[in-house]
Amino acid sequence: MARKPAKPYHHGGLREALAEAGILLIEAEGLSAFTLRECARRAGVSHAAPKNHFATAEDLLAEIAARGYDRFVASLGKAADRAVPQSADARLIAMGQAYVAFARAHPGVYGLMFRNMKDRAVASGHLDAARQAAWTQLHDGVAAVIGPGRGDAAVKSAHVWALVHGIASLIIDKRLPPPLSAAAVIKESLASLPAALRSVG
Amino acid sequence: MARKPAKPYHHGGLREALAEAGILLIEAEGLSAFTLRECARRAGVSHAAPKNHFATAEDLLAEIAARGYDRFVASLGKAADRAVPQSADARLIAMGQAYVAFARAHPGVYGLMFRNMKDRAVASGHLDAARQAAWTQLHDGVAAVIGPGRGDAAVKSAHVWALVHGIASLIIDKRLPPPLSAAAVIKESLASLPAALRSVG
DNA sequence: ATATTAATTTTGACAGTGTCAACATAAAGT
DNA sequence: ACTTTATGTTGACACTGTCAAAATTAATAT
Repeated sequence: MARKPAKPYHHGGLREALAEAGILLIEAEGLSAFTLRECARRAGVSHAAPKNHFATAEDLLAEIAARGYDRFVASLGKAADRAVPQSADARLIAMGQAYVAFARAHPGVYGLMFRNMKDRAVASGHLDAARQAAWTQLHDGVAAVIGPGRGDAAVKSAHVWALVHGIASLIIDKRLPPPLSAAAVIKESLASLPAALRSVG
Repeated sequence: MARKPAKPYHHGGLREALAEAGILLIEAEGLSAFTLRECARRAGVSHAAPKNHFATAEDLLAEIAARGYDRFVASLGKAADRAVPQSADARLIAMGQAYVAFARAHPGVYGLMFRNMKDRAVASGHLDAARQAAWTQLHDGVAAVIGPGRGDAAVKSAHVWALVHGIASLIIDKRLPPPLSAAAVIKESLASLPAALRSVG
C-alpha cells in the first residue's frame, strides 16, 4: 500500500509542503511577510531543509508564482465560460472582470506573479509554461473579438493586458483617489474595450 | 556668511544627503539593493545616524518616492507643452508617452512610487502632496480631452492612468512576450485612447 | 566667555534573515 | 550486509533594521 510513490523520504513531500506553506503565508500575512525560514517552520523542518528542494528563496517564490498562474488561468477560463451571452465580447469582458477579481482576492500572489522582486525576471520550467498558458488564453480571447486579419492581435492583446493589469495594480496598491469606486473604474474601462480594439489597426 | 541656514549641524544636511544617496543607489543598483545602512555609508555617517531624520527605513523611501513624483510631474508637464499640435488630444498622448518613458528610465524609483512595499500605503506630507499634484495633472489633461459634462472625468482619468501604468509595468517587469515591441504597444494603445475616452459615458 | 541645554552622531547590542559547509540520518541499490 | 545517494539538522557567517546608551557638537542662556 504505497501511499505516496513520489518522494516518501524523510518528510514525505517537503517540496509540496513548502510551496503550500508559502502560499498560505503570503495570503495570510502578505508578500512582504514571506520568509524562507518561516516556510520551513510551518512545514515542520529546520531552516536549512529547503535547500534540497529550492536552491534559493527565489526558486520557492517562482514555484509559488507558477501555481498562482495555474489557478489564475483556471479562474479566467471558468469566468469566460460562464459569460452571457457567449459572444466574444462578453467572454473577454468576463475575463477582464475575473482578472481584476483574482488580483484583489490574492494580492500577494498576484504581486509575485507580475512583479520582479530582484529586478530580474525569475525563470523556471513550471513558471515559464504557466505564463505562456496565461498569455495564450488572453491572446485567443482578443483574437476572437477583433476577428481575422484586423490588425496585430498580439499588440492588441498587450493593450488589454496592460489595461486590466493597470486597473488591478492601482486597486490593490490603493493608488486610486479615495472618492473613486473600484467597481466604477472596472466597469467603465472594460466597457470601452471591445470598441477600442476594433477601432484602430 | 551663513551658507546653509537650514541645518548646518554636524553633517550639514544629512536628511538631504540620505535622500540623494538613496536615489543614486536605487537608480544604479535597483530598488532591491536599497538598504538604510548603505545609504548611511554613502552619506559618510554611521549606520544609526539616519534615525534622527527618518524614524524608519520606509520613511526614507517615502521621501525618495515624493521626490520621484516631483520630477515625474515636471517631466509630464514639459512633454505636454512640447506636443504638436497643441490640442488636448496631442497633449494627453504626449503625457502618456512621457509617463512610460519615465518609468523605463527610472524603474526603481517608479516602482517605489506606485507599489506598496510593506502591503500598506506609506504616508507622509511631501509624498501625499506630490501624489495629489500628479493626479491633478492627469485629471486636467483628461478633462480637456473629453470636454465639459461628458461623463465622469475622474473615472476616465483612472482609466487612462490604469492603461499607462499597466503598459509601463509590463515593460519594466519584462512581462511582454519577447516578439512584442514595447514601442508598438505604446503607440497602438495610446492612439486609441482619446476616442475611447469620448465613446462611452 | 562660560555654562547649560538641545540636537545630532557613534557605538554596541539584539533578533531576524538567506546561504553555506559539515555532519547526521534514513532510504535505495547492490 | 554494505555502500551510495538523497534528505534533514546543526552551527556558522555576513548582512539587515531598530533600539538604547554614550559621546560629541552646535545653539542658547547666563
